[in-house]
Amino acid sequence: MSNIVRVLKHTTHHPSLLRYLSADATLSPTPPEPTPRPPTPPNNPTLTTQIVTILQSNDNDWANNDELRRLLFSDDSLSPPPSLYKITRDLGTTAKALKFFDYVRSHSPSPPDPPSLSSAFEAIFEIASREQPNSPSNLFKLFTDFKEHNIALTPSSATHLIRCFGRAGMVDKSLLVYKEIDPDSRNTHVRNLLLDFLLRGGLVDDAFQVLDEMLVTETVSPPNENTMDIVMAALLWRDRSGRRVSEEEIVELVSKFGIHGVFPSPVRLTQLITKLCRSGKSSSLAWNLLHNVIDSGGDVQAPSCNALLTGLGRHQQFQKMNQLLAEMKEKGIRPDVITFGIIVNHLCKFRRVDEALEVFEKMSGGSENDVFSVTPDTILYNTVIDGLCKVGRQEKGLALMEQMRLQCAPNTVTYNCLIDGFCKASEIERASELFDQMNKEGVSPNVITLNTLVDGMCKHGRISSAMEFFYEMQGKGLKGNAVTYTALISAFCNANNIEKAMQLFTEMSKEECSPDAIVYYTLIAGLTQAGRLNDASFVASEMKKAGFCLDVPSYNILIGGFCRKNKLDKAYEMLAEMERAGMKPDGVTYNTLISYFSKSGDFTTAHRVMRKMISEGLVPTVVTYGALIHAYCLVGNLDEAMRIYRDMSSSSRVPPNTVIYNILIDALCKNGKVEIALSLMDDMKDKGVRPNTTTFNAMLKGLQEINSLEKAFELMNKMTEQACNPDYVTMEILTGWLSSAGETEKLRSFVQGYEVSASTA
DNA sequence: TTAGGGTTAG
Repeated sequence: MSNIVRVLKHTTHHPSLLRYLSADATLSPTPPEPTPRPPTPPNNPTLTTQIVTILQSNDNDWANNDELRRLLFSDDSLSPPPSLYKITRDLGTTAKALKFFDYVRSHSPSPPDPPSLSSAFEAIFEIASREQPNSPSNLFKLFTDFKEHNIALTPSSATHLIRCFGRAGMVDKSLLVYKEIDPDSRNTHVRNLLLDFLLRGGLVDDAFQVLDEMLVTETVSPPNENTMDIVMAALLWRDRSGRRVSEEEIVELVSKFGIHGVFPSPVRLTQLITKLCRSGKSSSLAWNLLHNVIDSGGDVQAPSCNALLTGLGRHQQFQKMNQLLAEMKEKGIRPDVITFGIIVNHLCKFRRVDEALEVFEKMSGGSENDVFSVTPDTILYNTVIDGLCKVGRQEKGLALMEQMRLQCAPNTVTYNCLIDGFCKASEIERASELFDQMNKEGVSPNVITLNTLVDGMCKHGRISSAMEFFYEMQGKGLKGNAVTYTALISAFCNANNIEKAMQLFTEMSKEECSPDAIVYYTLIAGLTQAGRLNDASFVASEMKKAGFCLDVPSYNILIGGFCRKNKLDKAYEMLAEMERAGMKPDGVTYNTLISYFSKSGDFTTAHRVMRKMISEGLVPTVVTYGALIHAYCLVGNLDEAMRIYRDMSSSSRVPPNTVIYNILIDALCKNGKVEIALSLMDDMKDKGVRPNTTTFNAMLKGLQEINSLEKAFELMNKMTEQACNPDYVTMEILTGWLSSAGETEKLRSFVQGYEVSASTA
C-alpha cells in the first residue's frame, strides 16, 4: 500500500491526455436512475482479455513484459483503447488491482489521464468491498489514501462508497465522500442516496442542506419522485433523534418540490394530510398543502380529499368541507364511497338525518355512466340506519335494512344499530325480536349486541330479564365485558340493591374481566348515592390499588357525599388528597362546599369559599347563587335571598333560571308572600324563563293557602297551554282543594286536557 | 359504521 500511496502522490492532473487511456464517458454527468451502471467506455474486449491474461500469468514480472507494455500503451487510433476499469476489475483482488494501478502510473509513457485513473479506482473500491464486505473502515482507509491524490471520484465510486458507509451506519463518512464529489457532478441519484442515509441517521440539518441545493431553481440535480418519497417517508415516520421538522416546514417543502413538477404520490399526500390534521389545532396547514398540490397540477385523488374532509369535520369547519366538495366536483376529482361515508356520517352526527338521506339517495341515484355514481356499501347503509335510529326513526331504519338487502347483506353492526334504536324507544320486545331474527339469518351477535340489549333492559326496569339474558348468552359462549357489568351495576345501584351491585363487582374478576375506570366510577357514585360512604371509600382505594386515578368528578361525588353526612373532616381529607394528586377543585367542588356551609347556617364561611373560588379564576354560576338563595330562604332571610336574585338579574351576568325562581316562589309562598311570588312569575314571563311543574306546584300551594281559586284556574289554564304535565304533587293539591270547593268539574276537564294532549303527542 | 358511568342549587 505504501508504494501505491507514494506513486499516487506524484500523480497530477495532466492536460495532454493519452488517447488510448482516455475514457470520455467516465464522467457522464447524469447516469440513469435508479442504479447507474459503471461507465462503459468503448473498449476492445479481445484486447482487455489479452492484457488480463498476461497480468494474471506473469504475476511478478510485468515491468519486463514488452507485450503488456505494447498492448497497454501503444497508440493505435484504429482500435478502441483498453478499459482500465475492466482490466482492474478482472484482476479480482485488491492487492493485484493496486499493484496494477502502480504499474500503469510508473510505466505509462506520459501521465495517464485522470478520468481513467478515476475509473480504475472505481474498480478497486468494488473489489475491496467484495473482498471484505463487512469492513467499511478498510474501505474508508482506501478512500482517504485515494483522495490525497486529487483524482476525481467517478459518480459510480461515490455512489458505491456512500452506500457502503451509509449501510454500515457511518453516515458521517458518506457525507465526507459526498463532499469530495465535484458539485457539478452531484447528480440527483447520489443526492437521493445520501439524503436517505442522512434522514435515517437523524442528521436532519445536513439532509436539509443537501435538499436545499436540489430545490433551488437553477440546479443540475433537480428533485425527482424518489427524492420526494425519501423525504416524505422520513418526515412521516420520524421518531428518531435529530431536529424536529415543523409542519410548516413540511408544507413549504412540498410546495418547493412542486416548482420542479414533483408531487407526493396520492398515498403519501393522504398520509401527510392525515398527519397534519391529527396534530394541529386546525386543518389549515393540510388545507394549504392539498390546494398547493391541486393548483400546481399534482395528482390528487379522493383519498387525500377524504383525509382533509375528516380533519375539517373534526375541527368543525363545515363551510370548508362544503367548499372542498365543490372543488372536487369542479376539478373532476371523483368522490368514492368513503367520501360519501364522511358526508353522511357527519350529517348524522349533527342529527341532520334528512339531508344525510338526500345525499345517500343522490349518490346512487345517477345512471351507471354518471361519474359521481357510487354504490353504497354495508358501512354506508349502517351509518344511515344508525343516524335514523339515533333520532328515534328506527322504523325508517328497519325499512332501509330491507332496501339494503337488494345490494348487500345486513351484518352484526346493522342489527346492533337497530336493536339500540328500539331499546332507546322503550320497545324492548321489538329489539328482542330483531335479536332472534339475526340469529335465524346467521348473523352472529357480538358483545355489543349483548350490551345493547342488557342496557336496554336495565334502563327500562327489567333488571332480572337483563341478568337472565346475560347468563344465557354467557352459557352460549358470548362473554360480557366491563360495559356489560357497568350497565348491570348501575341498574342495581339505581334500584337501591347495593348488595347485588357489589356482588357483580366481585364476580367480574372471577370472569377474567377486570373492572375499568368507568366501572369504579359507577360504583363509587352508586354507593355514595345510597349513603354508603365507607363502601364508596373502600372502592376508591381498590381503584387506586388497581392503578386507576380518581378524577375531579369522582372526588366531587365523595366530597358531596361526606358533606351530606355532615362529615366535614372526611370531605377535607378528600380535598387534600385530590390536591396531592395534582387536581384542582373545580366549580362543582366549590359549589358543593358553598352549599354545605350555607345550609349549615355558616354564611361567613360560605362567602369566604366563594371569594376563594373567584380568586382561583372560577366564576360563580347560577348553581352557586342558587345554593346561597336556597340557604337564605331556609333560614327565613328572604330579603337577602331576594337581594341576591335582584343582583343576578340586574347584572345579568348570571341570569336566573327556573330553579332559582322555584326556590324563591316556594319560599315566598310558604312565608305568606303570595303576591310577590305571583310577580316573580310575571318576571319569568318577561325574561323568557319557562315555568315547570315544580313552579306551578309551589305557586298553587301558595294560592291554596289563601284560597285564591280564580288565580289557581288561571295557572291551570297556563299549564295546559304550555303542555306542562301535572304530577302527583299537583294532583294532591288540586284534588283536596277543588273537591271541597265544589269544583270537581274544573278538575275533571283539567285532567282530561292532559289525556287528550298525551294521546295526540 | 355499533355498546357503558359519575358531580353542585329546587
